[in-house]
Amino acid sequence: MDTLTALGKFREHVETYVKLNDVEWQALAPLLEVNILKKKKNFAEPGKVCNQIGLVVKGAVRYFLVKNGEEITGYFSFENELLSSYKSFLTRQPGENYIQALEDCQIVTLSYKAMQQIYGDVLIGAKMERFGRLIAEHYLICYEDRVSSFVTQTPEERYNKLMETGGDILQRIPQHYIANFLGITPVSLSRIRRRIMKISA
Amino acid sequence: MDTLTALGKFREHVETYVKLNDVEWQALAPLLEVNILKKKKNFAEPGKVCNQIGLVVKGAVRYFLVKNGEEITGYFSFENELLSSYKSFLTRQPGENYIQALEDCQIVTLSYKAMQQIYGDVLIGAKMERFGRLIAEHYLICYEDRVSSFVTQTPEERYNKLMETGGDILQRIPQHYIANFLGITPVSLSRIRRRIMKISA
DNA sequence: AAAAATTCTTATCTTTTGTTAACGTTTTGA
DNA sequence: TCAAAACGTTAACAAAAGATAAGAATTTTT
Repeated sequence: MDTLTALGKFREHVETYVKLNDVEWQALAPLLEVNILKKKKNFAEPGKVCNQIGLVVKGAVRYFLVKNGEEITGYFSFENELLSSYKSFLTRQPGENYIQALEDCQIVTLSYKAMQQIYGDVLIGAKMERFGRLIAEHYLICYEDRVSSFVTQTPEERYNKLMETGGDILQRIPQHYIANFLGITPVSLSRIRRRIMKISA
Repeated sequence: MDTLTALGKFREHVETYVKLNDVEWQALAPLLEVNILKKKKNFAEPGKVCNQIGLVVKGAVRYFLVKNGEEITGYFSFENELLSSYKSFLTRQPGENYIQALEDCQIVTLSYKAMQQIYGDVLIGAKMERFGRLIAEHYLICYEDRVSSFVTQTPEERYNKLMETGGDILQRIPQHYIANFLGITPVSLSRIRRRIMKISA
């Protein structure tokens, strides 16, 4: 995908939250970068401050951390979704997890420095401040739902829900990552799948 | 606590995120209300849109929903913490959970209407927009950590963590609510506690 | 093309959790 | 104050999940 199209995707994404006129977009666009992240390469690493927020324009990434020598996957981002070690990005403290490309990715990034600069911009600051609020609110709701699913649902119910609403996650992502995402082991997910197969058969 | 002191608590809370001068505070204060919420009374209910965000000035509340005829507790708010069915508040859709006073509470509230009005205010709008962003970011980080705890920790590890960092939660909140909060049954939590007792004895 | 690594399933065994019920204690409310 | 409700622990059993290992199928790498 060429740079201009990629930037356009970023504009589209911003505009799902706040409308921009062309002048405002001209103020924002120069601060963006379009990057390639090859499969297995890291966008963020534990111990390092995450200095970018990004929009996945093409590809998919996986969030994970290493515990007892094992990788535990907590999240994914796909096309037209933001990615960032957001806590690290916001707090300016070293992050705890990797963000790694599952496929070759194209990512439009905005640096923390540019983000702060733009919050203070007379022309577009207020709108970006609102954008910042709305994306935080958006992801807050996502996390709220996810916490609720852990408290109120069994692993099997969570998996069923993911089949209904997860889009192409189940096709694109290796199953043992999905298991982590659901808070269970890969072996356990395999058993759940078998239980479901038997019931529906 | 008298009204003025309660309002002062609200100002203090806002000022942990953005500083306000007296003029700005005079624009904000008239939009606030100080309410009493008696024990067992609901601040929010499923099926109703949550029209207020509130600051707990005194007391504590519990978030729960009813599933299969049973109450499942997902969260709490204590003194100097915000409370709201935030998803419902933001999306203007009916909420799914109760927010109920665990003790007699004093709560400073700000309505959705007032919040939108203040976002558009020339004098203080930009600052409140930033406040809205920062609290969303703050709670986003809280939820992110909580999701992470479900994915990477066992119930026993979550309980140990809560003992270390949970402040007076364990003293103030009935244990079966804590169990829900940790994503397990009350019986299971009782067993975990016994295991820990034996080990440390 | 062959070797290595990854992925998923299945089996076995152990541990943990869920479920239900009983019991004593404490708290609540009429 | 007295009965009812709520709370925490324990027990017994069933269900589910974790740990480990083996094996087949697929994908990746060399």
